[in-house]
Parts: sequence; structure tokens; C-alpha cells
Amino acid sequence: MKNAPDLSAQIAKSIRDAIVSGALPVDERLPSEAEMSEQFDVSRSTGREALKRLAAQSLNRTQRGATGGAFVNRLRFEDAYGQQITTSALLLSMNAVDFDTACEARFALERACAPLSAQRRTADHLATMRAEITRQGQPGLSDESFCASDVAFHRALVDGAGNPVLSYQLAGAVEAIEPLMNMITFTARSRDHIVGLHTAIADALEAKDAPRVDTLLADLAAYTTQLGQSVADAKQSKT
Amino acid sequence: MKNAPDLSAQIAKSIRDAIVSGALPVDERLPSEAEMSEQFDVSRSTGREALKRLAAQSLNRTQRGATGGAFVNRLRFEDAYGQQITTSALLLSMNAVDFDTACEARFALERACAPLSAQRRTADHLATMRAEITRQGQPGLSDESFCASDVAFHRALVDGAGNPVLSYQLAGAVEAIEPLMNMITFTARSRDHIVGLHTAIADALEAKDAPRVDTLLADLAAYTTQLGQSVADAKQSKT
DNA sequence: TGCGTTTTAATTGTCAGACATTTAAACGTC
DNA sequence: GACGTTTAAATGTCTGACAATTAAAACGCA
Repeated sequence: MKNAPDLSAQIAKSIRDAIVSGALPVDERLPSEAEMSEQFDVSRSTGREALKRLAAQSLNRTQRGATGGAFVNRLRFEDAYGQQITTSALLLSMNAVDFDTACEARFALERACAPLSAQRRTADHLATMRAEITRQGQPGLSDESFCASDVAFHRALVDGAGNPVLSYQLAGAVEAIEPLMNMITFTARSRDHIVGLHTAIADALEAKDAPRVDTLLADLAAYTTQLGQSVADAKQSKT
Repeated sequence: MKNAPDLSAQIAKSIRDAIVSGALPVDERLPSEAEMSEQFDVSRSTGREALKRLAAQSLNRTQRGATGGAFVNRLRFEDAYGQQITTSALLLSMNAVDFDTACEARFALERACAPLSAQRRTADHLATMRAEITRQGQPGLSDESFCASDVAFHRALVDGAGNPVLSYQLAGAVEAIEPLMNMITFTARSRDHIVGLHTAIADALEAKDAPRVDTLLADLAAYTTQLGQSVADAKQSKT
């Protein structure tokens, strides 16, 4: 026997299905809480919980006042980014994903963007990358700031492909996996080596040399994997 | 002036942050609704709404009874798949993403998996792909079933890489973008041509010939793009 | 003591009603 | 017509109650 889900979860699902199927278009007004109570034959609070569940997924928004109510929300890429990053980070931390697996996925995805980015990167993207490289070379930079700059660099590389769908899909890879890897490898890594690779990548992107970008990303992947290995070895020998 | 978010949203955020930061580990019991009321100085219903928001993101689960309560939920890949697919589908439909952009993202990501899949695909993956190809060749198959089989084929290709992080990241690309593309192109496409390409891809994967898989996926991408173009042209000439 | 049954307490799920707050439209007044 | 006031509709929040569920505690009995 399967447990019946809560009423509010059932209602949320039925509304969510209607939104996904397109039956409820963007900016359509959902029934007011009072109307929902009647339609679904539940109390107002139960209906409210359903709406709050949807709101947690950015599927609706509410507005108070006379012409207020709950409206189907246009899901924007920026909203989806955040959810994607949170979800990715939790998946990694809660499922004991090993370093190599995360690293492999991240670089496979990033290398998928590289040829497009080499074609289409704008001067803005290059400027961002150069600026981050400069930051990364400054001696007093904290590990946290170096990591943030690292993320910004790779983010610019991905965004350089000029494809918002791709940027969204890679949000998790860059902004969740990268900090995880930084956290593991920061004790062993050579900032100079990474800055060198970043510089070479930026040069290759500027020259629109896609194969070279791919090679360099492969080098960065190999270096990162090796770092992970050496950290793991060090931990092993300690026990 | 920024509107203050609802109390329940604030509380949900503070708990979510605690989970993401690791302060609240998996299976940790959250305060009971009564305790939450006191801690956050709100009514029980407000606290409940916060928990329901988290539940909508699969971040917690609840259990009734004496030793019940709300517990931090282990976010599983399968749970995240569904959210990823829903979100991707909504992003595409609500943001007027054009066919070429979606198509480009989908094939770029899939081609990132191909080399790994060529190395690691198991007999099971190949068998799934062969079975789907057989289905796709049957004459009476409905468009919906063909599309579902198409998704299953590409899903097997992606899963062949044996990297759950990668499979998760591509769930949206395969299961949200693919149906969208099918919906657009099904009037113009040649099933025989697609089945031919699928067969060649399966052959190349079986032979562990990564470069050939890549070429074939490029062919499939080009064919799909061309289909999208011809459908768009047909629509144009009608007006 | 040991075991089965009953009771109890804790907790979530749901409901009903009230009041506060916000907002735009309707209404008057000048 | 312009401007302030009232009003109505809607969400946000609180309080209190009861139902349903569940595990542990209490109990009874051999």
C-alpha cells in the first residue's frame, strides 16, 4: 500500500501539470484562495500550502490587494540557475559522488561549450576572463576569492558560447562542482600553473582556435584529476 | 524599496541554507511544528508553509506519529531528474527559445557524452538501443511512441557514459528538448533516415569508435537543424 | 519474568474563523 | 477634472480545535 500524499501535494501536482501542459499560460490568474477552497473542497490553508509549494519552484507569484491573487510565473533562466546550482550541490554532497566522477562530468560538459565559445565569444567575455586571470595572480588573494574568480572565469567561457540553454545546463557543473573541487584541491594546487592554463585558454579563445582550447581544457582536467589523486594519496598515507 | 518576502519564505530560506551548508545533515530531524513556532516566533501554520516549500524541492520529508516530524531528505538523482526535466521544459516553452538554440545545446551536450559512452557502454546499453531501433522501424508506430523511443535511445547513449552526474545534467537536454524538437519536426522527418543514423551510432558504440559516434551525432544534428529550417520555411510560405 | 494488549503522548494533517495588510477601484467633494 | 476617502477583494498571519497516525509506555495476565 502506498501512502496517499497530502491533499496540498495533490493539488499542487494538478496545478503544476496544468502549467507544464500549457493549459495555464504565463501570467494567467489562478483561482483565489477562497475559490480554490470551493473547487477542491478543502480548507483555505490547505489550498494555500499547495500554492506555496508551487511558489518554491518559482511556478507562481502572488500579489496582494483588490486585483491580486496568484499568477502563473514566467520561469526565467536566472531563477532556474539558482535552483540548478542548489540541486547540483546537494546531489554531490548527499550522494557521496567521488571526485573523479564529478570532475569528469564537469570537464566533459565544459569542453562541449568550448568550440562554440571559440566561435562566438565577445570582447566582453574575453575582458572578463582577463580580469579574473589578473585577480587570480594577486598574491594576497584568499582561497575563497580565488575559487570565486575561478568560477567566474569558467562561467565567462561557458557564456561565451552565447547559448542561454547551454549556460543554464552548465550552471550546476561550473558553480556547484567547481567549488567542490576547489575545496578538495586547494591545499595541493599551484596557482601559477592554473593561471598559466587560464591565460593560454583565453589566448586560444581570442584566436578562435577551438582545437587548442579543447587541448588546454583537457590539460586542466588532467591536472585537476592528478591533484585529486595526490590529495587522496596524502590522506591515505596519514592513516 | 524591495518588498519583504513572506515569513514562511524567509524561514524556508534559513532552513534551506542550513541544509546546503551542511549544518543540517541528511536524516537530521528538524524542529517539530510546535518548536518551530516558538523558535521563529510565528504561528504553526506559517512554519508549516515553510516546511511545505522545502518539501516541494524534495529537501525534507515528514512522518506522522509519536517519533515523527520533518527530516532532512537525501536528494536522490531520480528525484532531481524529474525536477530538471520539468524546469527545462518550462524554460523552453516560457522563454520562446528558438529551435536552433535548443537543438545546438542538446547536441553539444550529447556529443560531450559520446566519447565516454563509446569507452564504457555495457551490453545492456547496446541492447536497449537496438531494441529501441527495432521499435522505431515498426510501421504502425504512433508519433508519440516514436518520440518516446527516440528519447529512450538517446537516454541509453547518455547513460552509457556511466557517470550519474552527467546523466543527471543531461536529463533536461534529452527528455525536455528532444520531445520539443520531435513536436516540431515530426511532419517533415524521415523515420528511415533517423533509424539509419541510430543504427550507425549503435554500431559505432559497439565498435568503441568514438570519433565515428561524434561524426554521426553531428550528422543527426545537421539533419535535425535542416528539418527545423524546412518546417519554418513551410510555415513562412503559407502566410 | 515475559508477552500481548491497551493506553497515552507526540506529531503531522486538516479545518474553521478571525483579524491585519495591501491594493486598486469606486465614490464623493471641491 | 483633481484629489482625498471609502470600500471591497485578496493575500498574510494568528489562534484554536479536532482527526489521524505512530511509537513508546503502561498495564494485565499467565
